[in-house]
Amino acid sequence: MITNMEKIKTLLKEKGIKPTFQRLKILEYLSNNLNNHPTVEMVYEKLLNDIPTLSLTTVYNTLNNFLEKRLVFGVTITGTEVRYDFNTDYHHHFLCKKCGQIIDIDLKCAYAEGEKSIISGHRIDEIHGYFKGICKACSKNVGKKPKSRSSS
Amino acid sequence: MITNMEKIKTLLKEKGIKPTFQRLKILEYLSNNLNNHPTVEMVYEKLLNDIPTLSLTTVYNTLNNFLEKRLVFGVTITGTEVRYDFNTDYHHHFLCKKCGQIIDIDLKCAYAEGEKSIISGHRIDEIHGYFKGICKACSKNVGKKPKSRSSS
DNA sequence: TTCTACCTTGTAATGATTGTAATATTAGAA
DNA sequence: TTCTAATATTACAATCATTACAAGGTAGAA
Ligand SMILES: [Mn+2]
Ligand SMILES: [Mn+2]
Ligand SMILES: [Zn+2]
Ligand SMILES: [Zn+2]
Repeated sequence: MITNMEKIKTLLKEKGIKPTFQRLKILEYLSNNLNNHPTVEMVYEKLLNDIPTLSLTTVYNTLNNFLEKRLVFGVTITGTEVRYDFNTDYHHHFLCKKCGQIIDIDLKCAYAEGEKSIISGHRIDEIHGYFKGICKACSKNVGKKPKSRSSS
Repeated sequence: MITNMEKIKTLLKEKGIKPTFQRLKILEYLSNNLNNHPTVEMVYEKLLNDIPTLSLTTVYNTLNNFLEKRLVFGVTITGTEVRYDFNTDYHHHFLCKKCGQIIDIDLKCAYAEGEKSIISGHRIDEIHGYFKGICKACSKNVGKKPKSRSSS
């Protein structure tokens, strides 16, 4: 992914953010993990391999910087920590209460698609649609215990 | 609100929760603060007047109990703490980034109204619609700063 | 090179929430 | 009523994500 790195660098410059090594690697990681919706800790742990001197504070500072510049989107569906999303197009999220997976959801709805920028007189800057329940895969496995004498 | 207290007691019994004094007062407080969306701390501080021995742990335990029994709804729009909502009908929330107020939002949309219990094969148990921006009142006051012409 | 602005880092502090163990209250049996 | 087991409340410690702070590092302008 060498060409990709150039795109990442351009993205940072466009937002007026100095493309330091740490910032490049963090944004690259997010761009390669679109459906993980990683936590700060996940970003930190993974990048420690490439950057052994990396500080957790830097990851926090950098991600907050990205959030302010709207380079990434913060997903707070779990309620306990921020998950980061490189995909800033309007889309929503589903959290499986069983396996913890966060899945992208695309809805056909004027509000969901962010077409309304004013609601009841309030100026809307961000829309978060959070759905919680049991995912498709976990639903199928109801009652299926590890061993099991499965299917016909 | 003496008659109201009987309704509160009935609500608890219906959910199989023993109507202890603490629980009654906590649920009563929430029912009287439908548009505050109070924090644990707010509930605790306010009730300390009536119950000087009240423990913060009890407030946490009780509210978690109410959440499990779906007697109240947890709103995590701020990302830093849970706000409690006695109103469990499907409705959504707006957070003003300037004044911090949380305002109820009613949308006309199949998803927003919770009519779809399955989306993309996932079973939906909870829907949270969070809108963030600048509220009507704060929008009007743009530029109307007391004295100074401060920066950001 | 030297200066200056900005980055990165390590560590301490904060704040919301949970865990734990002791004490108190309650409902039901005797 | 009295006793007893189950449940509730309390005080306090621990956890975890996040922020604050202070010190050292880096790159480019002059
Ligand atoms: Mn996403
Ligand atoms: Mn509400
Ligand atoms: Zn699942
Ligand atoms: Zn406002």
